[in-house]
Amino acid sequence: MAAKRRAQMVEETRAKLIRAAREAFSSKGYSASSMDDLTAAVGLTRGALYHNFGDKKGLLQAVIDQIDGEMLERMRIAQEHAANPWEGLLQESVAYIEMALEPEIQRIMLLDGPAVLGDPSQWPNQTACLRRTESIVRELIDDGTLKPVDAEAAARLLNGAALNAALWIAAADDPRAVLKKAVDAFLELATGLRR
Amino acid sequence: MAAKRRAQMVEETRAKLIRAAREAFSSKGYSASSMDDLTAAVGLTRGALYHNFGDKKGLLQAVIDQIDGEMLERMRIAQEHAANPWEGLLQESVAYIEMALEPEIQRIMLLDGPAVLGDPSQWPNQTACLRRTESIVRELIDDGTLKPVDAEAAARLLNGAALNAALWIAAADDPRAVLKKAVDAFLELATGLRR
DNA sequence: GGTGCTAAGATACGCCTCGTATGTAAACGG
DNA sequence: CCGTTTACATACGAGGCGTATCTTAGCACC
Repeated sequence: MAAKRRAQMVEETRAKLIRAAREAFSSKGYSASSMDDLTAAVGLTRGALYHNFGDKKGLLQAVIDQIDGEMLERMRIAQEHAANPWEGLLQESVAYIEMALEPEIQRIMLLDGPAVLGDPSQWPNQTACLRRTESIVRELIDDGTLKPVDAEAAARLLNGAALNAALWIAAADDPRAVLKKAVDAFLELATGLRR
Repeated sequence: MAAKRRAQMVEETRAKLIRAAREAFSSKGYSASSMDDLTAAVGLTRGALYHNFGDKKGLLQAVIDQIDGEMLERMRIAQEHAANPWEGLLQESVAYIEMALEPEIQRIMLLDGPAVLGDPSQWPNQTACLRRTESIVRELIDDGTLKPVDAEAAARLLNGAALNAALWIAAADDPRAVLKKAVDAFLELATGLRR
């Protein structure tokens, strides 16, 4: 029972630390999170942390990678449920807005992440999110649905608009009402790309 | 000569500290900037800082207020030089993109600011920037140029798209080429709001 | 099965930074 | 001219990060 495989033990401690970090980073923010407290919360010390992740930034990076994977998956699902590619693009953006409403994603992915690790477009997975959108845009340009704009530029702008909408909504008194306004305006705006 | 008025002396030290902070924050980032070094660089100590700004965040807030004022002014100028309100709206957004290319604005206003002080829409001046855009949008809706969308939502989305475009451009290998792509796509996207 | 080796994690240390509490000297008001 | 307030400096304590060292437990190989 106590005789677990080594690799498995390591994976467990890494998972424990990442879980604790998600909790601490999203509630207190990155810089206010003490690594001493964080590790102690799961029965470890900073030794384990520095051994596994190198430094505090390394832990944040690991957390971001994990959340990024989850976001990508949710966007994929949203797009798959749409009737056609154009709807898929819109649904994906709406999903993005909704995710950005969650405090954890907002704090870690949208606020602390970029500030600590630099521009988000450098992150491999964030790029993956974007590449999804971009490839759909390209597809829609090819089949004549969209104007022949630069696909990457269009994807960036759409994501940017969605992201800012999300930050706005999250800070609003009545998120529901604001969400509706934002989505409505977003759908209108997006038609600017249609041929 | 040395007999200056007190208020003037205070204004000078505040200006010195803000100038040093703009330099330090934009080059090293907020958290990596030591208040000891920063104050020593202009011949003061942390005493002056904590007396004038309360704490490190207070200094950042002062820096942000100053930069915000400059940004607002530049957007105002860009919009005034346009032939008509619709062009004014576009020019203002382009000016925003161009400003966001500057490392100082990017680092302080777009990365560290939101992370340290919270959502930008809480900042009084950032709201002022937005209010400008919003009032123009409202005007254009009233005169029938734009679709009857929610003015604030539209303003947010436009600013968000512009902001993300700027971050993209800044990280690009060939900023000039990318700037052109982004502006082109932005102008197309914005037409989605036209009636 | 025993043994040398490697790696995971704990413990201990020093450095830096922030915020505050206290001190001091100069400017203001009467 | 003098008490008071204000602006800033100095001194102090508390964390927090990163690293260097130490211990223990698993693994490979004989």
